[in-house]
Amino acid sequence: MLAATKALFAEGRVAITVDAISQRAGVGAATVVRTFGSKEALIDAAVAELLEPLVQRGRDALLEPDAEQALRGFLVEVIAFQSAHWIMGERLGDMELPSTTAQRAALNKVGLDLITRARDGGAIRTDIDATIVTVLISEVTYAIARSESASPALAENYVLVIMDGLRPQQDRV
Amino acid sequence: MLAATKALFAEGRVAITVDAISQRAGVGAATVVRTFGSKEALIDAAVAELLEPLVQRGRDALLEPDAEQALRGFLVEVIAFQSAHWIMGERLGDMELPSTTAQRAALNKVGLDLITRARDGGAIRTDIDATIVTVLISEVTYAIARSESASPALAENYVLVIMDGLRPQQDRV
Amino acid sequence: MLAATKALFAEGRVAITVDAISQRAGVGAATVVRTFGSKEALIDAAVAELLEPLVQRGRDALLEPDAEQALRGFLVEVIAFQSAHWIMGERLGDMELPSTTAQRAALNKVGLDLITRARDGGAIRTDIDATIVTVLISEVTYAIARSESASPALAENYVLVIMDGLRPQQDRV
Amino acid sequence: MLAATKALFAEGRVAITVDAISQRAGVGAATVVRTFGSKEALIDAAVAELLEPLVQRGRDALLEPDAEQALRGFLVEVIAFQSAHWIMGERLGDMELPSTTAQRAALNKVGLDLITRARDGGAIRTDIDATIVTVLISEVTYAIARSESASPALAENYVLVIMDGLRPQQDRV
DNA sequence: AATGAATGAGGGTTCATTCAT
DNA sequence: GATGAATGAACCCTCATTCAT
Repeated sequence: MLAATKALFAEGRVAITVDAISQRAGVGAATVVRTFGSKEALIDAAVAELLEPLVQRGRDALLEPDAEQALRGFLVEVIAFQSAHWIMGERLGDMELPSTTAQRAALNKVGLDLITRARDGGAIRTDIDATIVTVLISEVTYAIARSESASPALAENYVLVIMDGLRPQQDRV
Repeated sequence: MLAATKALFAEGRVAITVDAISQRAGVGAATVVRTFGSKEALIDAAVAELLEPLVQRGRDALLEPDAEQALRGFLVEVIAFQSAHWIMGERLGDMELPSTTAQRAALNKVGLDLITRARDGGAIRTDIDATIVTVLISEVTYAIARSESASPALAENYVLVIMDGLRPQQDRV
Repeated sequence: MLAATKALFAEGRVAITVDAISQRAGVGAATVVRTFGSKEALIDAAVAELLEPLVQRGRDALLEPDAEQALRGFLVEVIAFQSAHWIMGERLGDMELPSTTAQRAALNKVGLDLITRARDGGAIRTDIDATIVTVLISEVTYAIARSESASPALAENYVLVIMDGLRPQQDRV
Repeated sequence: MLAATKALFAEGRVAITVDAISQRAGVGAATVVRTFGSKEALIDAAVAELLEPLVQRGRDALLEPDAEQALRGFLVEVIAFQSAHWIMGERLGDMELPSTTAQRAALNKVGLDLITRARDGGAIRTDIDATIVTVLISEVTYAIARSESASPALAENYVLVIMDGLRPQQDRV
């Protein structure tokens, strides 16, 4: 049921209706609403669950010794996730999703921590606001998934550019 | 009518309904459908018109002498546009939009041309696929607009990072 | 449409659904909602329209010379109405009906005016609160309609008792 | 369970659902339906139980020496009951309630007996049909409970008027 | 015997589209 | 040619009832 919803998101299904979810889950439509109280609550729970391992991944990255490498790996992970779930960005516009919002905040926080740590370690330039990470970890890669030439390599190239751009400028000639 | 639709997108209105458009345009709802054949056709035309000046901006940039500066300016422009029209990314998911698709292709092409010219001029690294520009000029900045700390400075910082990341690596120590 | 709703009330139909109304009115169900904004608004308008002639009847009664006779005639009218529309009392419980509420207030007011005038003229006892009329003109006759022995005569007998009971006690031996 | 249903009626709860009843009774929702066969059967049993003491009260009144006083006391009791359970009148419309119907008949009968006895004793006028009592003891006081100026005094005033109206006309000047 | 979980039928509402005027 | 009015399809949601546990 939560799994069904997550699957629909992962498959990029555009019509995330209660009927679609219930049919996928093999249950009645009313069960979905009754179990979670409303469609919004179900979506909220499903998306929050989807984001959870990503947040965990970020926290694990904070424990890795190489701060720059940790940040890079995290960004690749985030982008891969976004590529696989870009439909989310299209269907969550006008919903109230407290759990998802909280999870997003957690994701932003761990991203900030990662970039801050990398900056403190001298791997990241200090002349730009660290909140740039908000952009980097959010729906940033929407286009990657939609692009006709979408590929994992593209995502990795993107991170490569980002990381090189984030390096301190005194590294340059 | 097209202007009304564009205005609704620019204002970030969530409910882009035929009624909302017709009311804004000061015409009957039926006129909208009859004139364009369907809501999709209207949206298609409006979005294509919205993208058109952006494509033109890219073509102008191709005529500027400094290739790197031209690319940078173009990216800033694109991001500013996306920030102002992020709602588009949320409401166009399941529609068939041929004109928009064509305009997007044109935007991608001019972006590719810009990055290729900058690369040929030695301002851009050659070790990554130029199609990365697809990512850079597309819905990349969705998060900038939605971010609580959204600001023009954030967008410019993003471009700064991108551009620095795009520089040839031999520039580095 | 309003007429259809009023007809359903008059017929004592228990299921006052949008579908029933629309079918009765010979229009689509969506038309009902669109025209009035919501089912509640339609019910509100219909009930208010139903009460309106009753209020007017009361105002006319205020102009009649014989105050006691005027009150008596009004009560009979009210009871006849209630008998014919008792279903209203069952289906309006949890709705917000501003127009209906206003109309009910007007009905109470004109009832109060009638009883006050009759009292000032000496036809009605002064030892009881005039607000008793609220009871007399409201859903008072619900039972008359439901009673197996329901008849117009029963209603008139009821008014007879009420009016005699309302007479000043000094009339008695 | 029956007590829970009665409590909900007494509290004027608008949503008399099976879930509400079962939760109040501390049992599963399925138990309610299985025990009574259907929601209707439960409501029927509960309402019949609610009416039972009222019928008993009427039978006791038949044993009181003063017929007029007995009728008056009974009417007050009935009205107090109706005031406390007016919600019943709104939620029982389309149900088949055999026990309740029987209990209502019993209530009508005892009411008729009371008024007949009072009439035979000369305390009540003979020029009107005794079935008027059906009106007097039924949902007559729905409005009392709903009226903004609802008060026990209002109910008592109502009975006062009724009883005075019921007196033989030869008592009058 | 009791129940949590499931559900089908039915409710009100929205909206892109059609059509008579 | 333009439109207000109408509508069917689809949506989310409620609730009395059923059934495997």
